[in-house]
Amino acid sequence: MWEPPTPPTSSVTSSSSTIPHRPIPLSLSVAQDKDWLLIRTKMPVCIWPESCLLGCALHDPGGSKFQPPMSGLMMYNNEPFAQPPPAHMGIPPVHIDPKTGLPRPSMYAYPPPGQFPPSLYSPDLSQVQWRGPHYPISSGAFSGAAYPPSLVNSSPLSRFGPPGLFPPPGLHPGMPHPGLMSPGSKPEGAISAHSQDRNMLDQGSNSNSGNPPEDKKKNHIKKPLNAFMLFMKEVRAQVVAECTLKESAAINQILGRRWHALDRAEQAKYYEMARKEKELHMQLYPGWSARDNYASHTKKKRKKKDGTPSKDCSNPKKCRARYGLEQQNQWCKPCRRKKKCIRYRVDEEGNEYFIDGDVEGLSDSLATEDSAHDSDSMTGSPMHSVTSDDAFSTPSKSMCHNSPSIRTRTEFHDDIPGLNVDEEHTGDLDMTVKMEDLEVTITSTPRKSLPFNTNIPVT
DNA sequence: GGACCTTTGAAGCCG
DNA sequence: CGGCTTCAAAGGTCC
Repeated sequence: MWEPPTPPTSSVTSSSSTIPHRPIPLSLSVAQDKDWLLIRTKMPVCIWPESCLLGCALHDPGGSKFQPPMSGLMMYNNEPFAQPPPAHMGIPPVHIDPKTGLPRPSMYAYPPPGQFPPSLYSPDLSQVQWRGPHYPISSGAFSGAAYPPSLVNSSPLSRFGPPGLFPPPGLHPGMPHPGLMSPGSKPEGAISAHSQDRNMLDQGSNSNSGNPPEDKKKNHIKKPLNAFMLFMKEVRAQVVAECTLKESAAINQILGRRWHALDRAEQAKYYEMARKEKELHMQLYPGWSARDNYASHTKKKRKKKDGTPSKDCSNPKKCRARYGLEQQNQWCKPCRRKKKCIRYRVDEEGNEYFIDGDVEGLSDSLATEDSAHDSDSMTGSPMHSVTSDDAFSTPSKSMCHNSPSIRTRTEFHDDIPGLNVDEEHTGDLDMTVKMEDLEVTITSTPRKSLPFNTNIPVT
């Protein structure tokens, strides 16, 4: 049976209640790498999650895998989960009972309702109107007047989300579903999407017809959206509206956390939607395989791959190969980003060698960046991170309210005005970081005994 | 203009 | 079979 990981001990305390309501870059990721302590902020934290419009992901005790109150696992009610969650998310996928067509109960428990403010998890969800019956859920991807009624149900909850949110502007019934169109193609009026898509498929199987590259582009049949993608489509607009962010990468981080915070039943809806999507997709395109799309984007992906290696680093994932996924904290930053490994080298004679550990000039940024990351805490590695989570495996460039993203000790010093870090303390296991209106005290026990305390008195 | 970033989930690929 | 990779959406950012 799947067992939730035990989070490291940590605590965040606020000693004041008079601070103006504003998200502050308080989310600290503390990790211990080699012989020194790592600290970094990844995301601004709202200390008033209950009233914050961004209550979203910015505070996120529910979203974080490392919040002590969660007893190691986000729980949203007392009902047990029946299925283990996807390894990466800690929330089980909702498995649909093939007999009943309904989601099976889960064996994992959510916290009792009210344990955390609703806004903490997903303030918007209460506002998201699931109008009309939820089941059967339409596969909005293929809904529309042009589709055979047998293939399209009339539920208002479509791939485009609830009425009012979807379909998106410019899309009307009868239009081909954008998700099924090639990236470059645009809807061409009320053409039968079904027949058009069928043509696309047929043409796709006949690569000799017409201009091959253009046909390939036109014939591209996209994958059916999974549950999370459907969720994103629906909630994205709301998150964007609530948050000043516009960068999708950051938005998606929030969405990822909201997905985690989503009620089990709510997630079930999306899993069901995704299942319907897939079923309908299979009906519409019996011969289609995800493999087809692999080929259509080969050029793009190859370019990615080819661009990575160079003479002195033919393998872009040397750290991956050397350390494996279990020790991603050991990877250099480029490897973590699937880019050129900077530790793996080939000398002039062609001899391969690997710089294990810090590279001159890179030690701070690399080691710190790497070690502050996620999976270790989940996998039992010595590394610990207070906010360690997959959602922040790499810092986003733009976070809400312009919070600094502290990536390295050096950057930590440089990026935050008023921040004072005793350099010598960074080599110790205790440190105090002082900001203009914030004092962060971080304590840690030695590496091999890892209860971790993070006290953040806000002054 | 295209790749990247970022998220989760599904599916293909590969050893 | 497990681990890894790719792709799906989105739009700002970067080169």
